[in-house]
Amino acid sequence: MNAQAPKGTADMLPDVARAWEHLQRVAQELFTRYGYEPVYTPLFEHTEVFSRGIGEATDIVSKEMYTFEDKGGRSITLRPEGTASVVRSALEHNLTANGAQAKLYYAGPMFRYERPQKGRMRQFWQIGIEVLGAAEPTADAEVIAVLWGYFEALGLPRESMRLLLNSMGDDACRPAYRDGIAAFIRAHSADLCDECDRRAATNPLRAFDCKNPACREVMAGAPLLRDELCEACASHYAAVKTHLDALGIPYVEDSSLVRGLDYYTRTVFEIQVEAGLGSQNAIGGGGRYDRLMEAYGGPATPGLGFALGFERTLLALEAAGVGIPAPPRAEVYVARVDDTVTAEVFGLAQRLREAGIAAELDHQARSLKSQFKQADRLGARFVVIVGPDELAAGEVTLRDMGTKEETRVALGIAVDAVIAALG
RNA sequence: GUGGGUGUAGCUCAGUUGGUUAGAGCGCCGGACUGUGGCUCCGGAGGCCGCGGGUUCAAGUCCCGUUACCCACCCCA
Repeated sequence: MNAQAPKGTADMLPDVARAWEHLQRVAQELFTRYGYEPVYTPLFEHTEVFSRGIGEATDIVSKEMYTFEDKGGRSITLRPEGTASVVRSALEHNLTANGAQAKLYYAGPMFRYERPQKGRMRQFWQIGIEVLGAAEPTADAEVIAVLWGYFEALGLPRESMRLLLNSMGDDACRPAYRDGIAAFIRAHSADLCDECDRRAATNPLRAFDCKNPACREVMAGAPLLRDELCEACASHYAAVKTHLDALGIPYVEDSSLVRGLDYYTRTVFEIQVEAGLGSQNAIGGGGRYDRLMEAYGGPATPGLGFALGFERTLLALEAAGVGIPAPPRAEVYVARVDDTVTAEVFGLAQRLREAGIAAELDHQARSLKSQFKQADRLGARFVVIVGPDELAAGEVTLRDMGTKEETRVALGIAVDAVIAALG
């Protein structure tokens, strides 16, 4: 058989898995401090959850989903992102009934059928938070502060991060602007690439994203939504910026920041890093989605959140020279001089473990010398040597691997001696 | 979906104009006064040279195909 993991997936071996757990631990600690609670939603949903939530015309829905029919004839899709599921779940369980607010966070794998490249996998992990029921601009600033604070908490220098901010307007001002851009594109179609030309009909705002230099030049002359926001959106956007300023979080307004998911309204943001990511330089992003709950047939409920990618965050940390803490695999190694003392060695290791100490021993009948090498490799600060000589006196030898100092202690109090030695 | 690059020991890579038993470093295992680590020295194990065809007296080296990975476009976290 083929022992390779499927294209776009990767095994997370201990070093990476440890980093994964670290990312989740830091998230848990920080998000909890901001009042967010954990939520786990299914890894797959009815396809409709994504097609209606994210938008039929988006790339994600139109060509990147893992969709299949289950044995009951239902159309099922592996989740390509987290927000749609969380909002669906909040609606199902009435988490925002009677004006209640829900603050949730999640972490787990997402699935998109794309060509893999640096920082882009078919199964990739995201951590995200969602606030449902909060319309005030302080919520926008809080969500952005959590994202920013998370990367800082991991040790990413703030100079290496760039926060992009924009407003996409709402139902009151976006449609008119959208039509205006479509008209603008049609008027300049001769100077734009075919793709952008087509965008006039499908998703005109995406033309701002085009990397084609000619298109960029043309679009630079297009009217900005920022200048055509309705009064409510304009004041909301201004308030968000004021709150960010107060928090001392630096941001860059970028009118070309247009999220590719249909559900976004008003505030959108993204954090990019320059080093380590290749062309996939966004490590986290999100925005407000005030109409999403309604799209599912629920009551009008404002909402917003962000998602960040594990793989990319790790690449960014690596590029910034930030290490992932790796605790020693063993604090104490119990060495066996010969096989007459096996029972005592195994018993002592077990008692150390029960006392809360990371203890390791040999299971391969290795020589004493190689047991020491192993102890060294595992980072053990002490080695307890158990041999016939010691046992004859009812004792064991405790060796400090740093100072090479050896002391004899009674077998009966060996655990206490180790605890005392470890301090 | 489109384009470019690369596939040789566990890892990172060498392999000369095709020529005999395919190499190095790191890692791993063992040894250097028969119960002791990190340094040094010595030794050892480990390779369908991605896979399948072809050219040739001879292919890791050339040609074709295929597959996997990487990178970019695109899109997004």
